[in-house]
Amino acid sequence: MSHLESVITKAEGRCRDQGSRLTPLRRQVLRALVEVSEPISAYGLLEICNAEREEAMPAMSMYRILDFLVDQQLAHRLVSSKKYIACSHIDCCPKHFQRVHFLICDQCARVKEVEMSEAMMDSLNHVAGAEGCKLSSRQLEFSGVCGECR
Amino acid sequence: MSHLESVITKAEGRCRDQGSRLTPLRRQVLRALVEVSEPISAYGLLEICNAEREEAMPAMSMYRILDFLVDQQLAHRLVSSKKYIACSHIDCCPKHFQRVHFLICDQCARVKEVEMSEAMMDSLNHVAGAEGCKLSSRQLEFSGVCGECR
DNA sequence: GCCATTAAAGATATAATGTATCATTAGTGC
DNA sequence: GCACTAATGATACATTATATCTTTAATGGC
Repeated sequence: MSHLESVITKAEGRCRDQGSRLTPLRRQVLRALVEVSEPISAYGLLEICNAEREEAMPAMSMYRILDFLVDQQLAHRLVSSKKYIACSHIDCCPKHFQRVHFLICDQCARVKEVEMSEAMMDSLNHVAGAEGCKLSSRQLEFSGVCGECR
Repeated sequence: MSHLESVITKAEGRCRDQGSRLTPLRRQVLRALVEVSEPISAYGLLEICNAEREEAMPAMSMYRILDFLVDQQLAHRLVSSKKYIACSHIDCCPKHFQRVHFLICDQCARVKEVEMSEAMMDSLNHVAGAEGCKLSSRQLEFSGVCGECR
């Protein structure tokens, strides 16, 4: 079973478990997103998907579907670049989804998901707490230069 | 000397030191940004500034000026909300500009600038380093709920 | 002061991203 | 099959941002 197949199957199961459905349209978008494998804009993905379709779907649908995928933790939205990327942990255990953060390469734009240690999150919470703030950020984006680009 | 006056004067000096100029237009924008004191969009600020002017300036100019102010570290661009805010350290020592991060309230949208400890930055660098990545992020945005909103 | 050079601002057009709203279609449970 | 809800289609538009070319203003050398 190819990686792609396995991801889609897992995603399907995960949706079912959450009482939602991975419809054909959503499946197409997720599949395309996984295949692209690098961050892509909503309109970029729309173009790819529409090239495969007889009837073009409107941008609105793409945004709705991306929202859905992000909700289901099948995809991430990178706020710094306004792009989307498939979650790299779809086909493994779901424990990863709690403290996922991103290293985004300034040069090649590729993204690596990293997990923050409990200790690190504690100290971030401490810094915020000192200002009276209760953190809710689930996702931080760090920019830098990746190993390959150096 | 009011806070506003003092900020503008300091900003003027800082620009001169860097070999750039705080022109009347730039000064107007900075002044408005400081007065607003909460995050505001480029177009929002444009509206405020244009209300004070005889000749409206185009959006392009606003974006150029905001870029300039961010460059000079007189303002910050909040990427998560696509808004701009005056730097809260314009009129104090410039050492603050290195490790400034933001706590953004989910509810009232107000922003607090916080400094990350050396130790914290070290461990962030360590996490990134383990992935081969050399961090360059100067600015992280954390969301949460601020003290007043709780 | 005058001129050449560079920096800033104006003007205009348009690209890219994202949302509101209402109509239609497809699935689900009874 | 029917009523109800979820998903999608269609359309319009709002918001954010940039490209490009022109004009104006400041600065330094003489």
